[in-house]
Parts: sequence; C-alpha cells; structure tokens
Amino acid sequence: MTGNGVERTSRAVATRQLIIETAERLFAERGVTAVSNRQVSEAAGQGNNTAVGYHFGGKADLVRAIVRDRHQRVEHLREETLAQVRGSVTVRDWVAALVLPTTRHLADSGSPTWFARFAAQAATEPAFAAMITEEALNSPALNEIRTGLDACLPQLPRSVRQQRAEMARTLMVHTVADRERALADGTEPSAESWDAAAHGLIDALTGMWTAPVTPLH
Amino acid sequence: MTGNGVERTSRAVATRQLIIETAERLFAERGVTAVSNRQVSEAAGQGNNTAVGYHFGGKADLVRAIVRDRHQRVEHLREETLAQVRGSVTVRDWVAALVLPTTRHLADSGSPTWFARFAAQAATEPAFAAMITEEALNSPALNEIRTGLDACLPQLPRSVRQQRAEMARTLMVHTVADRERALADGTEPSAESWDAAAHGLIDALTGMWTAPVTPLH
DNA sequence: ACGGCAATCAGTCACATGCCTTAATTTTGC
DNA sequence: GCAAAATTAAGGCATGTGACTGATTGCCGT
Repeated sequence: MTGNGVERTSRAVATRQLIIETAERLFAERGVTAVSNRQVSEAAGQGNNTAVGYHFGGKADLVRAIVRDRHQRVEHLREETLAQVRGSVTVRDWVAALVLPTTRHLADSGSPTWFARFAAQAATEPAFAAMITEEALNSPALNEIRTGLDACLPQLPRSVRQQRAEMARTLMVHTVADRERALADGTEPSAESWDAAAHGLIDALTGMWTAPVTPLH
Repeated sequence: MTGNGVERTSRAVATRQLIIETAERLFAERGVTAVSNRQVSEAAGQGNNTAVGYHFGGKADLVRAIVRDRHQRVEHLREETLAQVRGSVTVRDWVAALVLPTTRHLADSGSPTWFARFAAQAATEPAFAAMITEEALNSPALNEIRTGLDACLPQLPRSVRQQRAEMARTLMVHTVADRERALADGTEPSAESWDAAAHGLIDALTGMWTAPVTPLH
C-alpha cells in the first residue's frame, strides 16, 4: 500500500529517503510546483515514473514527508539547546534557542544544502502554507521555547505579540533561505558563516521583540 | 507585435490591464507556477488561449508587467512620503517611509487585494526572485529612502547593514502578505487595520535596525 | 468610405504530466 | 524454502499546456 510512515522493508525506506532528498534538492532549485512528480521519480533513479505516488500518495504528502524528516533532525538540536536555556528570563537566550538549532543543522549538513530554500518556498506557496505551519506545531521543544520567550515579555499586548511571532517566524525562515541561496549562487552572502548569520539574526530578532510599542496616532 | 510597453490602441491596453489584474488575482490565490498562461487568458475572458503570449511574451514577462504596474502606483505614494521625511535623521521616520506607501496603497485598493501575496510568492520562487529584486532597484524614491535610512545608522558595520537590509525587505514583503492572506481566508488578522499593521511593522523594523550588534562569541 | 493593420478568435500539434494497468523482482512471514 | 505481500519496472491513456497557424474583427488615418 501507500507507504504511510509505517516501517517497511529496508529497501523501501532507502528509496523513500532517496526520493525525499532528491525532491528537496529539485524543489529548492527549481520550485516546488515547477517540478513534477515524474521528474522527482526519474531524478531519484526510479524507473517507475509513479514512485512518488506509490511511496507518498501525492506531492503534498511528499512535501510533508520532507518537512517531517528535517523537523525530526532539528528537534534533537532544539532539545539540547532548550536544556541550556530553560529557566532563563532573558529574551536573547530564548531567541537564540529559536534560531540556533536550525542554523546548526544547516552548518552540520555540509554544503550545499537545500532545506532552507525548500522550506521558504513551501511556506509561501498557498497550496502548502497551511500544512507547513501545522507541522511546525508538532514540535514540543519549539512550543516550549515559544512559551519561554513569551514569559520574558509579559507586558506585550496580545495582538503585538501575535504579530511579532509571525514576523519572527517569517524572518527566520527567509533569512536562512537567503543565505543558502547566496551560497548556491556563488554570490557573496552577507554573513561569513552560519554562526555569523545566526548571531546577526539573533541580534535583529531580539531588537524586534524588545522594541517599544508606540500607540496608534 | 508583442506588446512591449509601447502605447498601442486603447483596446489593447485595456486587455493588457485586464490580464494583469486577472493574473495577479489567480497567482495570489493559487500560486504563480501553478496557474497556466491558458488559465489566465481564459479567466480574463479572452477566447484566444495564447493572449498572455501575445501581449506579454511569456509568464516571466507577465510577472514583470504586474510588478511594474504596482510599483508605478506605489511610487507616487513613496514620493509624497519622501517629501515629508527628507532631512530627518530619525531611523523611525525612514522606516515609516519604507513601509507606509505599500500599506497605504493596499488600504486604498479596497478589499480584497492580491498584490501582497503575489509579490511574496514571486520573490520566493527561484524563477522570478532575481527579476523582482532587479525591478525594485528601478525606484528612485526607494533608493533615496534606503540611503536616508543608512545615514541614520553610520556606526553599523557593512555586513550587518546588508544583512539587516535583506531582513527588512523580507519582513515587509511577507508581513503584508500574511495579513492579506488572513483577510482573504477570513481568519483573524493580527492587526486590526492596514494602519495598525504598518505601525506594528514600523515598531518592529525600528527595533531591528537599532538593535545593538553583539560580537561573535 | 475604405483599405491597412493591430488585436482577437478558433483550431491544431507536439509534448509533458498524472494516473492507471500489467508484469517482473524483491522481501517478509511462516 | 515457499507462498504471499511489497516494491520496482514498463508502458499506455486521457488531459492540460505552450507554441504555432490562419481566419476574423474592429479601429485608424487618409
């Protein structure tokens, strides 16, 4: 049947993983909707042109599988980081806990990487945006970081808090994607390393979260 | 010949404009690459299924035309705003000059609007990203605002300035797109009005730009 | 009024895609 | 080992797409 996440034969999980990685790369380079399931299957070396359909169901399910695969890897890093910040009441610490797991993962993954560009596109594409945010809520560590950050900013009005949370998410996703794209293009990235990019992002996000709220008019 | 921007008959410019507006809507709702030229032509009421090809050349040229059309409208508002801030040395003033023209244009355009979502997608799609940034550089007012803002932050290192400029751009584009999407979905937007969203964005961006730069390690 | 020409319409063709069917091959449960 | 299930291979089919072609409409200046 359609591989629905249940453990299958080792060959099957290998091809699943191969398709996931191939698709992530193609999607990042050419665009999620611009790449057909057929192209993914063929690029993954599958003679069967319906390999994506067989293993995942459809493109949406493939996208979800890619996201889950990466989330799973980043989650470990998030838990590590979380252990070090837990109990802190400093905005910067919690912002760092939000940023560093992702950038560390990218740095550890060698070069080139594709996940950041893929994620930015998937989050922007109307067909997948809802799914992406939905998947993000499944991370316990991420939710704990969010509440920890909220606790550092008790005076922030609800609407401002919500707006800044959206902005923070947007900023993280697209900033790392921009750097990844620059690395892939060969154009000079604005930060020397993933660590430098992360620190710049943490500075900026901390400034954003702690910015004074001016009244309307 | 292919409508290349030169003034043609009134019927042609009318259909061109009709296609532009139809395409903007379809692209915003379903995704730029997910919508075919054929669908755009038909949705615009053109019996000819190659109307897009005839009037614009290809999808990339259509996207460019949409962007130019909106840029042109926003540019007027930018010049007005610019006249009021010119000479200021306050970061917040220049940030406001960056944000308000777009949000004002969206507020003035009635409801629903589609440009913000379209722009966010086009800027993220690898096939169009370069063109979008290229088009953005054609705005004299925008460039003056950028230099004005830079002048307010003379102590900022080059790399940090560049990184924050990218972040500011990303943040503006996607934040207004998020609000537009929320309006279209019927979900509660995090800001009550375009003005409120703009002020929240200005607060956040000002905080981001003026955030202290911490050294690495 | 009328002839030229831009603009629109209508139909066609080659091609890629998603989905389906069938067969071959590998893995698993017993 | 062996039968059954799972996986991969291979090809076909209907549909949608971009590009091309020729016919038709309607506006323009003379």
